[in-house]
Amino acid sequence: MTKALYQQIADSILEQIQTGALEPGARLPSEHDLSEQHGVGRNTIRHALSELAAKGYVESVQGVGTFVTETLFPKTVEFLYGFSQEMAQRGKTVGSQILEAKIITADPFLARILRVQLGAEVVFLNRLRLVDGKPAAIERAYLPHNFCHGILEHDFSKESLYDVLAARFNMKPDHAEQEIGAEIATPQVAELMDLEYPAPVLVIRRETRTAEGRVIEYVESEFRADRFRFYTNLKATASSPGAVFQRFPIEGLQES
Amino acid sequence: MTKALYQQIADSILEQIQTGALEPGARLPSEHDLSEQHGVGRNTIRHALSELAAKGYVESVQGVGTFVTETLFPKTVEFLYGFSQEMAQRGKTVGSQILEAKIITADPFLARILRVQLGAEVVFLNRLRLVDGKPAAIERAYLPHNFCHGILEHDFSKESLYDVLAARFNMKPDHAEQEIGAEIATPQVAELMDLEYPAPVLVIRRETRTAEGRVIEYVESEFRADRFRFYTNLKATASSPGAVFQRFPIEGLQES
DNA sequence: TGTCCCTACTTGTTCCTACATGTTCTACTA
DNA sequence: TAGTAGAACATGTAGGAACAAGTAGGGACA
Repeated sequence: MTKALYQQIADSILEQIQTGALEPGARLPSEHDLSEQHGVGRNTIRHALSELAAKGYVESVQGVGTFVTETLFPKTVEFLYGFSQEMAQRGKTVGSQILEAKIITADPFLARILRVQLGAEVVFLNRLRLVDGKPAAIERAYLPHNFCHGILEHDFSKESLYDVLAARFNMKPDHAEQEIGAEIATPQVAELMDLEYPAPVLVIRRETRTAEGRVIEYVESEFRADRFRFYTNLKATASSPGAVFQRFPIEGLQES
Repeated sequence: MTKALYQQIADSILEQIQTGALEPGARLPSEHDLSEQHGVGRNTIRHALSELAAKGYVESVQGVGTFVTETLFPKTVEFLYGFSQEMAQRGKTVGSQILEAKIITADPFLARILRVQLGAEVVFLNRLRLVDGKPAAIERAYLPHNFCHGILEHDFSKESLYDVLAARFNMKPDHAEQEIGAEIATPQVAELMDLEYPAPVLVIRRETRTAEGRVIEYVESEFRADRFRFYTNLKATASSPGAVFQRFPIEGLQES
């Protein structure tokens, strides 16, 4: 399966940019010239260039030409860890209290997120996370059951979910998409976390995948906003994972 | 000055989406049908649809059709940009209302953050940010005055701070460190943003630097949590500290 | 009943042409 | 010499055509 022509051309130009053969600010050959060089139509070149432009690698100016973007920066490098590892790294003691741990069936929302059939088995793990012995977060994890049969034999009040997934099922998280919002804790959540109304919580929804793109888990968490903040580095990259503000993208699972 | 045809068509479809005439998940007419309906070529329709797809409003599936996006994590273009650019990219109209714009002197906290002498001049810009005409966030920006003399001559209710910094002072943001927390809006903030107590806000503190490591600005923002969420991708591929949960690393500036 | 295949339909890719619009530089003109 | 008209060239927009590739559904067949 070969890539589309315009993709190959975009890749080839991108490579020239990344190797420095084309320096920032440099002007690309005209679309006409590129089409002759590659022996393809101008449309195909434009398709390739518009891909690169969408990713921020190049900029086109009508009547002038197409240029390598000046402010192009190296890729963001960001670790993806589970809660346990993140806290351990920070020298905290982590504990968990299991609220629920069972097999449920996929409703339409879970089916879509986890890429499983409607009604398929889903592992549901609901935990109160403790840091230094005090309530820190509530974490509801949903995993497709098909790749992790028997996972509930483990005691996740002691073991780390990510450790078990890696060691026993060879599922290693590679990347994730995550959404962070703020809400007022519901009475149930507030009570579990020993908070008094009204208390703000950080609501985090995360979809974790393997390198192959397989969905490992979908997690919804509420963190005590008085104890936790989310910290991140941003790069002014054009193409790499970064962070943006998103308006109203939420639907699906709600607080029970 | 009339817009391009494909733009008009994209706008018309976008309007249908935003008014709810086309619900999330709904399938659009086929490109062929759309081209007949609008009396234009299929290329023009595809141009319009690809614009909408780039902004995340629709998704096309080969052999099936084009659908209004309903995913939890819409595909987005990810840049470290200013508020204006981020929103513009998403096809939103951005406005600002200047609350304060003046020169102040650096207190110990600002001096440390901005790497300036105690008592040095600092530009203070306090804005209510509007998206689609409605209050969205409050943003307090602090900039060392030494590299941007005369910056307050600009009207930042109309101009973008990042645009002015880049165009007039040649200061281009390269990377930033950012902290995201959740709080209950203070009465002052709630009133400005048209919120009723108790309302959650996302509190964001960002320190932006140039490629040389020079601090361009320190910004504190409160975003309406009912309108905004923070979205980010995480990678497990590299070795540098990335997005982690941080426990209470905050000090310094407080809500006035 | 279950499988396979064919067909109709949809989007994806690639080619073509034509004209519009914006920029730059040159050469002519006043 | 200064100013301008215009050539040359760049991207932007619009339309047409053809074939590739993927999907869904119906129908034939085992």
